[in-house]
Amino acid sequence: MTQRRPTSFDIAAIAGVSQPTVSRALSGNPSVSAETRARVLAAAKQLHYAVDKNASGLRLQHSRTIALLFFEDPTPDDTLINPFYLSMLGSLTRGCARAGYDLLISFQQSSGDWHVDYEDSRKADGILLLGYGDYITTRPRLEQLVGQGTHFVRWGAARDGQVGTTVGSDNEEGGYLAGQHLIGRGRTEIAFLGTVSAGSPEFVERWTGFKRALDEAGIDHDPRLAIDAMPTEESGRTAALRLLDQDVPFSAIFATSDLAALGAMRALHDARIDVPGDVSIVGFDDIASARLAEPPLTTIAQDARQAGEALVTTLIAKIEKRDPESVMLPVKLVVRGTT
Amino acid sequence: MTQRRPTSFDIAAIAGVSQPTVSRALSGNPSVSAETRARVLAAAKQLHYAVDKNASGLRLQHSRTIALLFFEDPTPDDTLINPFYLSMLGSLTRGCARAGYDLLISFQQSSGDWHVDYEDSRKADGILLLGYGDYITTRPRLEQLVGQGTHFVRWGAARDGQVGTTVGSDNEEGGYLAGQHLIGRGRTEIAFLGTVSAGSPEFVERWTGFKRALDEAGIDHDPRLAIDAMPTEESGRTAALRLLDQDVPFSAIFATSDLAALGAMRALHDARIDVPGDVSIVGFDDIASARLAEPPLTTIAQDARQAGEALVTTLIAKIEKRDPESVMLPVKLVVRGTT
DNA sequence: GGCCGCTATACATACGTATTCACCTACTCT
DNA sequence: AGAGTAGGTGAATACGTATGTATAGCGGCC
Repeated sequence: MTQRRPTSFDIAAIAGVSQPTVSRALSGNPSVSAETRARVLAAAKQLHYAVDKNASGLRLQHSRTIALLFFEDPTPDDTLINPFYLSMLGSLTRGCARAGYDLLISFQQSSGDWHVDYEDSRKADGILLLGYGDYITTRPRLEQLVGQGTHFVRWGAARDGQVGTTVGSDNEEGGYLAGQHLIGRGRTEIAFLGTVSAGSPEFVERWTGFKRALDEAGIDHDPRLAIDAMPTEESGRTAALRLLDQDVPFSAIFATSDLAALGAMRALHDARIDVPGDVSIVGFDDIASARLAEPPLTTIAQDARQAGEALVTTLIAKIEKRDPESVMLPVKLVVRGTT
Repeated sequence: MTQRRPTSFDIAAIAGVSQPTVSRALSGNPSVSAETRARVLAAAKQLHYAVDKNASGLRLQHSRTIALLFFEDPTPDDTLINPFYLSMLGSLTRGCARAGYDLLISFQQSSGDWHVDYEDSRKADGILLLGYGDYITTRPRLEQLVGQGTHFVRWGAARDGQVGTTVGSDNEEGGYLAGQHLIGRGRTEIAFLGTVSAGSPEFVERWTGFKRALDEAGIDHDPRLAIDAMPTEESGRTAALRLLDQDVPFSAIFATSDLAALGAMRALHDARIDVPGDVSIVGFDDIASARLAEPPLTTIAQDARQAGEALVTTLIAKIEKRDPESVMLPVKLVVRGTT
């Protein structure tokens, strides 16, 4: 026998007060006396009462919810998500919970129409955009969001003239650190595994920083040493194989993701190429398996926890009209066994 | 200048109809004439109108949202989530989207009070429970949920006398297949890396099946060969080191997660122990890196996509009072290089 | 021609909460 | 003692939608 869900009127009746008093008591309004509040809370507990978020949201004109949108084109096996994004998930939910928000999650295709009407429909008070794809093609859509007054924060590096607010790692600096480090190890023929042309802007920025390090050292980069690679082990492995197939010598690899770096290591291992003896490798992200690889992977570390928290606090600041600045998070070179 | 959000009354005014007609037109009610519907849709598009989910939910008494609760005690680095769960995320969101539901995500500590009031507060119409921890201690809470009439589906194997509806892999069968396979390879001193005592019930079930295979073959299992290991590389590595430290000989390892198996492989490699020459290894899950390990990991495969979809459809069936059966998903032995 | 039935729309209302305003009591100050 | 004040509570109302009921128009039928 499923009885009707209790309402604040039911609580009021039990506690011997009026409905408004129940609302006030539960929301911590100080004008309610301690005894009354206690009675109300007891009644609420007894009936297992919880405020109806739909009604509350309707009245208050918000939902206390944040929508998290992953933009990533699905892979055949459905499982690929950039592991760095996933490692943010924990701190994102925790950050939301701490601020009293719930987190709505949705996967979107980079191509095709976005479903970002979460805010229009009051399903969410703001939106987080992760891995939203190529900046050039998505820019008009971001401008549309800004035009509609949608509250959103995008994961990505702050740029001049960018649309909206962003939180992101200093990818350019990361690429620079990687290049500088490898050059410092005496390597000059450095292969680059990542997406330079289209793809996510963070990869382009890592390339830019990497190139800057080469330029400073007066090193010309053979374009054949730049190989397309997605942030997956499979893709890194394939890219490394391609690298081995062409007869261009290389003594180091900078991969724009740890997964690609690990895949490349696997390919080199199979080809009996010693790491770091013959080839040094630097990755990017510092995911858990980087530390456990054989040899442990030197990489550019991004702090996922910090990232998630910055995203949440920045978005909430936006929702509360506090007009926050974009955030640029520092990256760090972590030297391990592959260099 | 932020103008007020348009309501169905605004649309009505533009389209020259009444508010109820707008509601009916947008919800596809057939009693609205084609011309009227077209006028309404045009007006809605013009004003960038979206139905207020709070108001709609209040009226309809539901939220068209599913809450996904991860129960996993946080690790120091905040990043650990069972990778198999994560690989479900894609198919979960896709399954929800297809059924017109949104997905709310939340991490909970196995210990401590659960925050499962998503349904009480009408924030969600139903709840998915993943990795909810030890069945024995959580059972009373599950019973409470059932008592309250909460709609929930739990990830885990169906058991006799279980509380509520479950969707899960056939863990017992998986453990059995693993044991049988290793025995078939001539290995009898098989170490077990997993959580036997407390911990997640799936691990216990895998142990049960494994034990059954041993029993059938008339093999006694040395209790010292059962080592606690969480589903992480780190934990698998530590467990393997402990295994090596004690002087009990073993010629195979069955790890209840691929991550633990990979960690164990790392430890064996460091100890110059040949896999599969000296020691055979079987994992569980079939995560992406299993295929890419060196040598590639033999494992018991669970289908994450199928799992996510089954969870969603079962929960929705529950929400719609269709009283669905628990679902037991088949597992599959995938023989690769470690056995 | 009056009545019925059908279609398309409008009117009225309910969902459960939070807040504004009004009120009442008790206490303080002169 | 009377007036003012602060604290505590209740009555009324609005948030935006979806739906039951009523109504208007209109064609067909006996």
